[in-house]
Amino acid sequence: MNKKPKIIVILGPTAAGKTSLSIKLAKELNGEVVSADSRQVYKDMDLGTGKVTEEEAQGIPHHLIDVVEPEEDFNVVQFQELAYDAIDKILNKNKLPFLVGGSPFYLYSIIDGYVFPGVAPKPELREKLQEKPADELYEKLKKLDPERAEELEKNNKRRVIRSIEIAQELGEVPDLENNPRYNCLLLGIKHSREVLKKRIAKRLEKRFDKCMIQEVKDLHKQGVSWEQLEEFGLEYRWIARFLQDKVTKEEMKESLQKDIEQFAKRQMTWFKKDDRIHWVENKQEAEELAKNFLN
RNA sequence: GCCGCGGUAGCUCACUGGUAGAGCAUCUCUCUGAAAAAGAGAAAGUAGUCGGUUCGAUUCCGACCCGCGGCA
Repeated sequence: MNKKPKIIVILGPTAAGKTSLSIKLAKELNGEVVSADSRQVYKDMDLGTGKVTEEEAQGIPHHLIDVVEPEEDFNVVQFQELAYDAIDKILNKNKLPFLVGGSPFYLYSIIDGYVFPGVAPKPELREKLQEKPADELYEKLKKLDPERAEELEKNNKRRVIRSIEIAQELGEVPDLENNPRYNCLLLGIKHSREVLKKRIAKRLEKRFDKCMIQEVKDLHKQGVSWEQLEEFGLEYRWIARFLQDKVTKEEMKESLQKDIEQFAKRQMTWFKKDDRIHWVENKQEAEELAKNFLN
């Protein structure tokens, strides 16, 4: 018998319809939403990240949206702390937490309760190591922690650097450890490839109609560099390129559509191997599963 | 009509007289403090068509078809 507090997770690829389902269920089941989205945490990035509007939210409180400035760094661990906090507060009010989003790493940090090694990123170290060739970094890691090196691909500098960062402080990279805090019901929404592509296209069109380009212009005006916008990816990356005259409007739209499709596919590679997920077709199915789970 | 250039993987283009490669796209996968990130692997072509030369042609020659540019 699982005595952990129950929460409901709604996940799926981008443009699947998670927001609308979560609001319907939350209304039905006295819930509040905790967003698990690596971009919605940033203020002033609304259209491009598909944040809920006040109207859509219908009074359902949403957490983990607008928690940092776009210029600030943010990462899973910050997310995890804030999300644990938000979830616990909701539970304390005797309400039902809904963890809703499409950032798999963020989602699973809560679902599986990843225990991170407690070594904070060191930007200067990363910058320094970034300059070095992959071979050299890999050799360095091999000396520090051969076991970890074995698990990594030499060319994946980013991972190799993080492992060096950890191993330098702890002597080695600790084994993975999970400590899930909640009993999660996983509800997934998915569509055929064709349908999803159409949904992505339609949503993009809507976002452009709503002045998404202006949003990116404003971000840059308020001090977010082109490089940062590039890093944010997808709409921010492509609109930034367009605003710098690096691509035409047509190229921007085409590439963006394609990149979002690829993103959706990457999200699905996480989800499709997780057999805890109940794939639901509609609200009724979801509601039934949720009610059974809560009883 | 003439002259030139081109026609090779879905796209853009290499190479070579001994039956073909790259980048991007596609598909699959990895993922524990950058994750809308980072990395790995796989599949894919009767080389425009038809002839000729050759032991052997995608590569050389000819004709034709198609595209682009120039000249009339």
